[in-house]
Amino acid sequence: MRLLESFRAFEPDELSFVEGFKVGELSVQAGSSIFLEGHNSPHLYTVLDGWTMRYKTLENGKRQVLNFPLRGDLLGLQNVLFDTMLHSVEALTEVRLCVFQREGIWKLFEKHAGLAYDLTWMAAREESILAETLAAVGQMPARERLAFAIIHLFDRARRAGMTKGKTMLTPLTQEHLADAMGLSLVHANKTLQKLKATGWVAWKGQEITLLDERKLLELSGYERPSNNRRPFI
Amino acid sequence: MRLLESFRAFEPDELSFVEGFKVGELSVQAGSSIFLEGHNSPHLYTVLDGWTMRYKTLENGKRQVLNFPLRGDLLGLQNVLFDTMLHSVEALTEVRLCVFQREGIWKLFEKHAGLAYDLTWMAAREESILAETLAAVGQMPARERLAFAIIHLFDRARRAGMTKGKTMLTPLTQEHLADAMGLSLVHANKTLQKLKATGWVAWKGQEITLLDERKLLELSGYERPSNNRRPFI
DNA sequence: CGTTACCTTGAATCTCCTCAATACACGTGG
DNA sequence: CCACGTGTATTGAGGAGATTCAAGGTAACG
Repeated sequence: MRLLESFRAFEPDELSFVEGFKVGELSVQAGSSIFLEGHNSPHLYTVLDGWTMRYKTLENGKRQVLNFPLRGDLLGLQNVLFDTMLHSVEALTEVRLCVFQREGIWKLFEKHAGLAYDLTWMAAREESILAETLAAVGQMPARERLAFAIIHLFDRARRAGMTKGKTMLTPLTQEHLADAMGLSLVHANKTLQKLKATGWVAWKGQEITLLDERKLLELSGYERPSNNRRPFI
Repeated sequence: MRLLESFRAFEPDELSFVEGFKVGELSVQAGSSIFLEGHNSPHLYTVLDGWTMRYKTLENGKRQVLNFPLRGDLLGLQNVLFDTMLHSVEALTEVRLCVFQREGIWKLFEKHAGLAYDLTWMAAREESILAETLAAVGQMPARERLAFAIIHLFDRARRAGMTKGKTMLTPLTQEHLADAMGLSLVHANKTLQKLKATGWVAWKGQEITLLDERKLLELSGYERPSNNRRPFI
């Protein structure tokens, strides 16, 4: 229930600080916005539960999905650092958020180096994930891209404890996937069908099943990152 | 000559810390590697002078250029935070680097909240730049993508004081641009010619000139970010 | 039942890619 | 000084991959 809790145990003083930093909890309906590109908000959130989507809207009307933050992920750091969100965030399911006051960030840096380090670590991790996605979108054909997206998604969901064996439940539509991987909806659909035909992955309704994870990994060129937090000191 | 100097004036104690943190300077030849994907190094750098390129190599042999760090940019943060570089960095010209000891980062977080904040800010900025690039690569056609790349490049060079009026010198080849924007070399070439034919931009040899920056901006959908650092209270 | 959201399909088209060759500039060694 | 190699830019041709348009189909929901 606490900032970054998923990465390491807190020191007692950190724990009490985080509890003070925390303003409360917020429940957001599926489909509503959490942040809007170009705007700002007095808050910083972490996801406690549910599916969210970070995306940018372009002038030509298209949409690029950046990723799908899950439990433990930070939302709105740009808010704090830049005073403006450079992308939007939307709830894809009902989402529970842990709310922090953005002003608290100063004290966090001044008094809790360990937490500040965690924050930097998370920002850098986001960057590296985007880099990987960019490489996939820029350099891989549709089949590989979609395999990458599915594997990546599943991996993150697994870390968040949202999978059961080889299957997971998601609110994602093919359009979400297409917008995330820079494909048109139609082409994503046709390519997904071919992927399903290999028997390596099944996607029916809300349920995605990895029938042959190894093959998918191979296809996607995805190397599972060791996302375990490196302890401070 | 100092970490982040381009963003704000240092406090006296910060200045002395940074000078202690600094190990020395390093000159790297054009064409040589500064970091190699999958490896690590005891150092963290900032670019003092010259052109560099961050890139990932894929299994299919293709290369995705992430960006072209210039003076003031940080290299190797992943080194410190993840113990491994997830991308490579190469010198495109002779490059002068300011070298820091990665262990010093702990003390930085513990003793110099302002500098820690700067570090986080830089990591978050990298993330937002990648997000913008991803949106361009994922959702824009070739002409717009290249316009975006050129404008973006010019803008960063200008901030680094590497432009003269409407022109800049770069060591970049069309292949670099192509790999950065997810295009084949041939297609990038043909599209660049069309761009040049508009008269909005000229690129001859090492020299890029923005003849009509406004038109290019329009075409690329690029909004010049206010990259001025927000002071740490 | 009708509406809505999502998935699926087919057809026509175009963007973009690969292959393959050529051109050009530059530096090097003979 | 010239031949040659190397790296970069340019061209043309042909084809694969992706897009758009336009319809249906299906399941869920009120």
